[in-house]
Parts: sequence; C-alpha cells; structure tokens
Amino acid sequence: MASTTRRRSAQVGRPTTAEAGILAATRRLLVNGASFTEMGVQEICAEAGVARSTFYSHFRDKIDLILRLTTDLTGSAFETTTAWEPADGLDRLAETFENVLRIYRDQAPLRRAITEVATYDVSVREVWANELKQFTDRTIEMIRTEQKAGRAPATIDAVAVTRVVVVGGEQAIVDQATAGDPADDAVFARELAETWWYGVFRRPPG
Amino acid sequence: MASTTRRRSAQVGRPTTAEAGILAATRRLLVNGASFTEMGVQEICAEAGVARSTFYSHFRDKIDLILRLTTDLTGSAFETTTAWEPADGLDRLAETFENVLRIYRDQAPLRRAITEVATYDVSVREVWANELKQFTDRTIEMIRTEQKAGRAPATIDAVAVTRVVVVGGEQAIVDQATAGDPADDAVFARELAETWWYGVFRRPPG
DNA sequence: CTACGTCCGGACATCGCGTCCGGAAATAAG
DNA sequence: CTTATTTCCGGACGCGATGTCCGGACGTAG
Repeated sequence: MASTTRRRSAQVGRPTTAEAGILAATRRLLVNGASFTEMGVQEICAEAGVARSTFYSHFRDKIDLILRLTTDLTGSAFETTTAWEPADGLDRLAETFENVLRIYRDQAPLRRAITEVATYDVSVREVWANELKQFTDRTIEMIRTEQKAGRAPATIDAVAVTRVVVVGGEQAIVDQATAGDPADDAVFARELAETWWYGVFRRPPG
Repeated sequence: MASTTRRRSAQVGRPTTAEAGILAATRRLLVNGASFTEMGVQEICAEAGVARSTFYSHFRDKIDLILRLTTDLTGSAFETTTAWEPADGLDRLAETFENVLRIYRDQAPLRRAITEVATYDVSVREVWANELKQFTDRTIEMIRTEQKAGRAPATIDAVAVTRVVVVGGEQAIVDQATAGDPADDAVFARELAETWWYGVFRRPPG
C-alpha cells in the first residue's frame, strides 16, 4: 500500500526499484533465449539480484509478470500498420512491413514469450486476442471500403479473408523475425506486400 | 526387457494395454478442451484408470507422451495438400483446403497441444518443424517450376514467399479450425485459395 | 507348478510455487 | 538526533507435482 503522506521512493531514483529490476531481468533472460515457461521465479530473482519474497510483493505470480510486460508493447507495431491504407499503394505497404519487421525484431523475445504463455493460459490469450482485434476490425473495414469503391472484387468475403491476412500475416512476420535472416527482411516484406496486394486488395475480378 | 523365449503379451490383445489406454485418455482429455501443459500425470492416469507408476514405465515424461502422440498425425493433411499442383487450378486448390480443414478439425486438439508444447520445448519444436519442412520444400519447388514456365513472375522470391504461404497459411487454417464456424469453412477455404492463387501463383507480372 | 510380464499401490526424495513473518537498511518527518 | 514508515532481505513453511523405486498381486504361457 502506497503512503499518502510520502511520495513514492526513487522519485527520480538512481537506485532502480526492485520492480523495474525484475521486469528488466526477465527481459534480459528472454533475450538470451530462455523459455518463459521453463524459467523459475528463483532464476528471475537471481538475475535481478532480488530476494524471491520481493517478487511476490510486486507480482501475484508469473502470469501477472508477463501481463505487466505485455503493456510495454502496446501500440508501436499496430500504430505502424494502421497508418497504411490502400490508397497509399503497394510500395508503401512493403515499406510498412519492413518497419513492422524492425519493431518485431526488437520485441521478438517478449512477443515469443507472450504467444508461448497464451497457448495454455486463458487470461494471457484473451489479452493478446484483444490486441489483435483492433487490427482485425480495421482490416475488415478497409476491404469493405475498397469493395464499395469498386477497386476490389465484391465477391471477396471480408471476414474470411481477414483471418487469412491478419492471423497468417502476423505468424509469417513472427517467423521471419525469429528464424529468418535480417538481410532478407526487405525481400520478405516485399513478398508479403505483393501477396496481399494482388491476392486481396487488387485481386482480379472473378 | 522383453523375453526372448516368450512372445510379447497382448499380441492381438483385447485387454487394451496400459500404454494404449494412456494415449487414448490423453487424447480424450485434449478433446475436452484441457491444456496439455496444465494437465498433470495424475490426471491422465485417473482418466486412463491406471496407476501413476505405470505411466513412468511406459513414458519417460510428458514430453515423451506428446511426442508419441505426434506420430499419429503423420501424413494425412500433408498428403492431401501435396497432391495438388498448380496445373490443377484454383477451384481444386479451394477444394484441397476444404479437405485439409476437415482433417484439421478432427485433429485440432492434438495439433493445438503440439504447437503448445513446441513453444517452450526444443525437442517437440524440432519434430514439428521437420514435419513442416517437407511441405515447405515442395512449395518452393512448385513456385520455381511455375516461374520457369513463365506462368508466375520471375521476380518472385520463392523462399520468402513460401514463408508467407506455408507458415501463414498453416496458422490461418488452425485458427479457422479452432475459432471459426464450421459453416464458414468453404468460404474460408475459397478465400485462402484465391489469395494464394492471385497473390502468388498467378500474380500479375511486375 | 513355475517363470515371466504387466500392473497396482504406496513410499520416497526433490523441486518449484505462493505465503508469511521478523528484522535490517534507508529515508523522510518531527 | 530520534522516530516513523517504507522497502527489501532471508529464511521458514505447507503444498502439490514430478520422477524413482520396490514389494506384491494377478494372469498367462511353458
């Protein structure tokens, strides 16, 4: 419980508070390739130079920790992608994916951890699905607009194709960011952009 | 150690051996929506009506169990997809995806469990990646063939676009199979097929 | 009957989790 | 300086799950 009469310690604090230390240590361990599921609280605390009991006075459990970490990557990638719209054209779409890929490379370990936990924990899965939802909604809207303007075939099922685009695209980007060579990022981004462009937004009329 | 003088029991055996019982029980629990990571050995044995010690005389640990389960879905989906080739055209591709979706719906719980464990266990991840590899290799080959025949643009980077197609496509199918309405399967399959067809195999020349 | 293989049931050590508490250290208020 | 308050340490505790081990029951094949 925070005091009402005192300001919280470490106001501009050099002596990094334990909570921030734990967050940073976890990120560090993830960057080093550790699996979040398999790393213990003990291990995290050792890396943070903090007592194990201190961990539990800041986080309810490991799920709470990963959820707190999730907050850090709100926006960024989503903002980048949602800035693009069909009128910007194919080249700008490829550029957008290249930027997203850059962001994903930075955040890769953390994103990996989140999807990792999301596969078996409901609360994390829900948080993550919600992050994707805003993106899904926007894509559906964009496709419908293109259809009304006659630039995309009216026969496209916007909802179904959005599943292909968002779910599939996200996974492909994650895969490239984790397993692919950074030198190939530009080529990959271009291919992803062209596939979507000619396969969806400018698909030839049936 | 198996006897050399006696044949192994249960040769055609009705009295279902404990091992098969455990395998079946695990599958049953997965179908009921349980998370493999979160279900204990105790739980599995209770469902199988088997002593916990018996589990360990058949499986080294839970990873061994999931690996043994993986064997069950060799082929099937892969065989179905690799049967298709570009000469068969768009309609047949849509049909193929519909079939794959049917298979995935049957195997969904097991596949979910495997990808679940694959996110944090190396051995499972390797086995799974190897399953996908044969599919990846074939796709790259198909695209190159189309390029040589002048039916697909020579500018396509076969390796990069295959990542988009295989990794992204697999995930989209899994998502539709787990979260999508079965009634929408045909529409989804059609959209996936058209996206690939016009976005990759028959992408307009740059 | 005997040898063998399979399974049960329970004991055991071990480990990680989450809780709890007394006390040290640092810091701000009086 | 003294005191109150916050933060953290360090360790104890109970709990549940893991993986190992063993004695013995049971059925079956020689």
